[in-house]
Amino acid sequence: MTDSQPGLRERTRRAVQKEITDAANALFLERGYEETTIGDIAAAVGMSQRSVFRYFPTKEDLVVGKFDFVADDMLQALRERPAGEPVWESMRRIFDLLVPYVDAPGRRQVAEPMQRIVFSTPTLLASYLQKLQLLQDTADTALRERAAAAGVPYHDSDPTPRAIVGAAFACLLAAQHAWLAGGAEGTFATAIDRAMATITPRSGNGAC
Amino acid sequence: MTDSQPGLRERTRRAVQKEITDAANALFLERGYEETTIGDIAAAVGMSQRSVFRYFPTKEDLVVGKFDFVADDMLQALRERPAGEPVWESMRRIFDLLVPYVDAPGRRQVAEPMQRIVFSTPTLLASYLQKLQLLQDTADTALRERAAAAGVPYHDSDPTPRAIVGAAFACLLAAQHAWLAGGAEGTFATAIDRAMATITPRSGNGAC
DNA sequence: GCCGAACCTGTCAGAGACTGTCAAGTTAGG
DNA sequence: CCTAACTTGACAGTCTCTGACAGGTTCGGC
Repeated sequence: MTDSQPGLRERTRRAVQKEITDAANALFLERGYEETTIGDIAAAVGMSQRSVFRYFPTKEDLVVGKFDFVADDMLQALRERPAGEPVWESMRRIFDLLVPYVDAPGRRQVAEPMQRIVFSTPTLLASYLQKLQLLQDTADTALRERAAAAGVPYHDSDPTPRAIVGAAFACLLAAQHAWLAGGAEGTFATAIDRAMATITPRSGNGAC
Repeated sequence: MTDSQPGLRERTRRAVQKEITDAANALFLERGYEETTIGDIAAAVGMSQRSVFRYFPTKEDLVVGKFDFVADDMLQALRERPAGEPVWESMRRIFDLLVPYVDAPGRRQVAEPMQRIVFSTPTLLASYLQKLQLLQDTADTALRERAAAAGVPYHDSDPTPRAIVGAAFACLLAAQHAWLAGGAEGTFATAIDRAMATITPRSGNGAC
């Protein structure tokens, strides 16, 4: 029953979602996240409080919700990477899917202040970290499956895949911080390169 | 006006705090975190809802609140590490302060199920990750100060210290996961050793 | 074009986590 | 003993989030 061609229902739904997030982000930028209530956002788009929650499960998802789509893409890309590729290289490649959402010519003026809001609002940061952690969980199992398919499975109590994945995401966060601290100069992709160059995984097809 | 010797007021406050957390944790283990309301906890210790919030800022802090004290100790320990020590070694050492809270002979039967609750409850996991992130922020600045004092300061846009600190904490989380997945067999300290052995930092007084 | 089914929406009602306020009780210290 | 500081319970209120219901709209088949 899932439409490969979006369909009108789904299309209007996306349109309304975008309308809500646009209004919400404008208010968040104007007066802050905590200071903006769902009622304010609902009034801004001319609908009831209840309907906003029909489009977004939580208030936090108004900001970090779109990340879920990218996460799915990243996970799929990870599974399609060649089995023999070093894990660190695979991680670097799937991070490239994140770049256009942050560093595109048009989005840059919007994405940067929104990133600052996420990092400076405890609730949003917690929500963002939680989503990253969920993605790490699935990446961990994906790497375990890859290793098992290659004939060298990890033991359940082997921390290796999760440690490497976690370190890669730590580098991603460090890249975001450094990029923002440097005034968003240079490419976000090179910021990731710099951060990931500071770490070397030891096992797991490591290249040392 | 802060008492170096605890003082009676502060002592009773700690006692009441412990009474609340004990009752709360018992209820959380019995019927789950989300299914337990603050009113239930207040009733269990015979006080009003309002008073519970006078002792703990949020419901989450009933579980992950004690981590704040350990975090302070870890940060102080990091500052007291010798300036020339490799960063990875320093991080490994301050993680030792965490061990007695998890792996002590008496606490083990309580700490393990509580850890499982944290990792399986989205709200608690998010709160825990947020606290870890806060600790990483301060560890990052501590390392930057250490490097500056040694005459080789990092540039603000250099992701190195945050990447290394983040990777170390990723290993800590991987160690927790692996330890729990393996049924909490063996020492938690060796679980940390195993996880941190999979990663090597490249710069920052790295030992490769 | 018509009709039943699925969908969307607003309104109401309610739970639960917090927060501010105030009056009453308890304690600390001179 | 007495005043000031601290603590508590009770009440009311905000805000996020959820369930239920009724009315209107759209979709797919005929």
